[in-house]
Amino acid sequence: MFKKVEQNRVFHGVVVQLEDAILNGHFEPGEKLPSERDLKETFQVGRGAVREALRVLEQKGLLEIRLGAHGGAIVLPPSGEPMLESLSLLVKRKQIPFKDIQEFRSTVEGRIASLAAQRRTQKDLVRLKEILVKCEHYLEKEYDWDSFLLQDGRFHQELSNIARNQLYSLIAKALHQNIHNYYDSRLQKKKAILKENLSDLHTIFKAIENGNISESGKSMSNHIVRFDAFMTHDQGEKQ
Amino acid sequence: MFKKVEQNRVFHGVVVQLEDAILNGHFEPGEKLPSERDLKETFQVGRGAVREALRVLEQKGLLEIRLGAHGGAIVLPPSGEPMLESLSLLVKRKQIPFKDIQEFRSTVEGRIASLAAQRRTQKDLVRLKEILVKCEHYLEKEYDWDSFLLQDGRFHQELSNIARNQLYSLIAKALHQNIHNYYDSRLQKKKAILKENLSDLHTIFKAIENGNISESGKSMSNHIVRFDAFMTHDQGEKQ
DNA sequence: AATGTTACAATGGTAGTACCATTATAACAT
DNA sequence: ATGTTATAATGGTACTACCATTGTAACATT
Repeated sequence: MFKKVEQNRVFHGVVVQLEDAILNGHFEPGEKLPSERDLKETFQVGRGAVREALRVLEQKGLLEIRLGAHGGAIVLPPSGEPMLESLSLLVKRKQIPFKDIQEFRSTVEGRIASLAAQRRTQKDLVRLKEILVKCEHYLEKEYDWDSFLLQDGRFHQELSNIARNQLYSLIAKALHQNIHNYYDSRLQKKKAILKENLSDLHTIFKAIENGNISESGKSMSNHIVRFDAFMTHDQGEKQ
Repeated sequence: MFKKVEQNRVFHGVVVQLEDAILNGHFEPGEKLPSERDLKETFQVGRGAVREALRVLEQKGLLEIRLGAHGGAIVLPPSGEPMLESLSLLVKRKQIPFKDIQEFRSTVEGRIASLAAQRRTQKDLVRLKEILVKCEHYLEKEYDWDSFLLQDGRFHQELSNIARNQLYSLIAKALHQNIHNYYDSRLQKKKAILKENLSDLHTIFKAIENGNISESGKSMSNHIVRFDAFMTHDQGEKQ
């Protein structure tokens, strides 16, 4: 019925005005806002208020503040970083069980694979294949766990690009980063795991190549579930 | 190879320490941090630095700052609000096309419906049915567009609870709120739309009641696609 | 000419002070 | 029992002064 009465906080007014200006394109990414001392004059407020406002906008991921002579508040291009950070924070506060993330991720990655099977071009397939070859390299020729996982990550990322949906890309990236925080501590670095992993990727690649939508989705989410299982079984069922 | 050199900013140190303290449970939700003047003494910094730190933590959704005699920085319980806000910001910056959100949402809601069909109890079904009855009421007995949509929203929310996955609930809520921003301006408030909507909900409910996993998922994502179509067709294809 | 050094100025970072605004509490008045 | 007022604690704001960082340009060195 009623709206919450806004507490008068000068810096908040500054935040809103600057945010609007950025959102309306008065400041493009890369551009610099006026100096704190100028803004203070413009808004007729204390410098502290300006600084608190800049701090908020910085935290929102709209600005980066640089020091020195030609420093100042520079508008950042849009990024998924803030979303990612707030998700991480929720996980850290144990608000979201690990298994919930796994379940969600397997669906999202599965759907990405399906969309990729639907929308891939020949060029896409070439790029994917290149990544697969590198995976093979780091498994067979020059065994390196971390390099393999790096390529594995690129495979997933490339897939989300092929799916042509930026929200999927963003969310997948956030989830992937979150999961990776657990890899080091919870995963035994056995070659057999990577071998199975690579075999999965091949299966997924073929399904995508053939444009088999349901098969690619299914094989991907199975892949995620199976790989995650290596973790949870290793160190127990906390959370 | 190298890590980014941290710029010395006193307030950042304060942020990290306070954040750690909260994350480690030294301050529970509802508890109050020491006053700005106390923190200033504790950390041996200026009051400005303390305030900037509190502003950041406030923006992160960890604190709420109250005015007055027994005011101060109060630790908030974990919430999805920050995630939701950063998603909204991305959309506002036109980084994410509207159709991407629709596509993503139909998948997520579909999956929620599937999980709900899998995990629903008798009590869950009763609560769902109650909401359906209210929807019917606001359509047939006391026609009210807004009240109907409110119940519709509750139906979806209840479904995400039944799915027993907090991440799904969170994401679905964020998406729903984002979509709703468009409803008012892009949707013709025709009774026929709600009628079709209610019919969909009945179909979904039955599938869930029967524990038909694939059918409930499919009918839900179809429902989302169809309902969203009313919007995009009304006012054009601008994202 | 190329390179290193220094001085300068613009800008953010920090501290401190003083005062205002808000609000819970308690004392007091009706 | 209710309303009013004084008080004190706390956040909000402004202002000042100074420090720290850094790009630029002038200068010095080789």
